[in-house]
Amino acid sequence: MRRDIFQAIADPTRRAIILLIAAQGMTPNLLAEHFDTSRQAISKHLRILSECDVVRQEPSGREIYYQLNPVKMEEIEHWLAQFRNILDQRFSNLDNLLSTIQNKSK
Amino acid sequence: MRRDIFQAIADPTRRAIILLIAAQGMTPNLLAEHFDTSRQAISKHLRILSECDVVRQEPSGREIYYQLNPVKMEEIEHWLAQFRNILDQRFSNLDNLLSTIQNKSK
DNA sequence: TATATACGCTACCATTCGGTTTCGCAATAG
DNA sequence: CTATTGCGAAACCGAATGGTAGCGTATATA
Repeated sequence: MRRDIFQAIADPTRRAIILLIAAQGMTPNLLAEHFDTSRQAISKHLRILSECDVVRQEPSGREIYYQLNPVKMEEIEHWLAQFRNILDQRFSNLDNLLSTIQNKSK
Repeated sequence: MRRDIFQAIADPTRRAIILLIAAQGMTPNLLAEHFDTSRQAISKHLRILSECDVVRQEPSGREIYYQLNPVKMEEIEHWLAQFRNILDQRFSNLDNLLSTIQNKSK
């Protein structure tokens, strides 16, 4: 079973859950009110988010508040940074090539 | 069929393909050499990436070079910015709360 | 012209996904 | 104590996923 943040944010419902929980910790029932799907479906998404450690449980009586773990989101930023580095490097190589051509034409 | 960038980057092979193509446009056969999977599997990933407009085809004789469309990647950045905004807002509200408490204690 | 290569497309397969329904358990309310 | 509420877990279903194998076509090469 693949289970990383990229798989966690692949589903639009889970992305919405992340944004909602980022604003404030919420219970599954509270979350389900924001979507036109069942509480169980939301619970399943929360389980996936928990397995990815994107979200943490905080029991309070018979309710469970789900809180965001912002650290996990950095893995996305990390991959994007990798991506941007490659692009930057490519462009700087292009610059080198261009200046080489300029030098030759002199 | 769901088809957006978040679904495109959900698969680790596709993430690797994106990074490889970001560095340099490549043909399916060339790409397949970097993985221990078949050319057909890579072609399928490329089709998904094409449908998401993350990647563009550039025919050259009987070869097809796949080039990256960097613009599409900004959608990820956009969602992350949304996420960061919510977190920032939450913290500034906390600041407001704290200063309110301070004022009351005065 | 005959052959080899690069590729997309379709058919097929096992697995996973997102969802619903049902159930059982613990905590609260009456 | 009994009824209700909040929740996770399991069984099940249709659809999508990632992969393979084989076919057809266009380009390049002998």
